[in-house]
Amino acid sequence: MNRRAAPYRPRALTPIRRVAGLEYDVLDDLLGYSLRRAQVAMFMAFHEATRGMAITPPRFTALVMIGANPGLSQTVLGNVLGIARSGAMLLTNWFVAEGLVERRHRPDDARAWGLYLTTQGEAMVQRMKRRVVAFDRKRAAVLSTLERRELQRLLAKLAA
Amino acid sequence: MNRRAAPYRPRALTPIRRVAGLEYDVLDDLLGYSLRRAQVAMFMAFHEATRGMAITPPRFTALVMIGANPGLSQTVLGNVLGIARSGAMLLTNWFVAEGLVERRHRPDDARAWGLYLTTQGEAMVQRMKRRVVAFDRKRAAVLSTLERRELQRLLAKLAA
DNA sequence: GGGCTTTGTTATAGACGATTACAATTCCCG
DNA sequence: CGGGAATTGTAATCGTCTATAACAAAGCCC
Repeated sequence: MNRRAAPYRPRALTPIRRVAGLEYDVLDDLLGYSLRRAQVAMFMAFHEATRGMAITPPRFTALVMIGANPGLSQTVLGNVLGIARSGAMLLTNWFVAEGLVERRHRPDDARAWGLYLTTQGEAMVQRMKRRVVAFDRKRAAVLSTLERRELQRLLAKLAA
Repeated sequence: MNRRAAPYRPRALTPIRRVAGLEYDVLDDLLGYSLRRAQVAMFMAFHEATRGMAITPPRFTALVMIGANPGLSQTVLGNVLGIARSGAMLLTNWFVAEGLVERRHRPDDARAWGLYLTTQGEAMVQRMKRRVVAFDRKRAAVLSTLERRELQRLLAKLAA
């Protein structure tokens, strides 16, 4: 089959600093910009939580989704992540090379693979989930529980 | 000076579809994931607003910031965007090649450039701002005015 | 004046994603 | 039921964006 797995080191990122004394003009009024800033902040939390593991947000999402939906196909995985099939395949290749995921043939459709976590993958995902959730909560602690819930509600409404 | 400007076509993007019937596990509880989804939704609005112009969010931010802070240096621009100096320079090269921005020597520091919008750049930014704000508002219209303000507040708190 | 820092630049490399084309399989309709 | 259309995974290639490292010129500071 000769699949290549990408080499893979998640990229470091420069934080977005709010530079004092600068005029931000309409940017402060744009919901899109506010979202971007907040999202970067939460990404820093994610980055901390997964330090040492070679994990990025898409990889995390993929592993969680495979774990929660055993037998997922690569095409659906691509849809979930918002990437093309070819990208979902490269991602899967890496998981397989790392021993986290395995492809199994599906009885119902010989074209598609079913994706499943390995035992090792299962353990890894459990550990990751605990850490990511913990750091997410910790970062979100600047909000009260009520505020956090309200924020979640508004975000869901916006994304619908 | 022999500066190269990148060729430049902003990339198309596959939307993140919420796939019905799939289990999303902890993802639905993570503020980071909710933010990401909402941000992608707003990005679609941005994309629509800037259709036909070769504009991406970082480019938009850069032009607005240069417009609002004439004489900005490339280093500061990089900080604002959260990218390295070298990237700020490539970005600026493109602006200059497009005739939107010009570099002027600064009397106070012969190392740094001061960045300024050209007349054409000024017009372009005004047009862009109107469109982007309009589409941002339109997309945000699923929220009431009160909700929108509350969301902005919570996001700011989170990003601080 | 001399070391350290800052700014812009150049070169290079890597991560990530899109696009296109292809083969195998499945679906669908006439 | 048979053949064209659609779907799935794969491969190859390209483009965009970013970082990193090294350098020269200019400024800073003691």
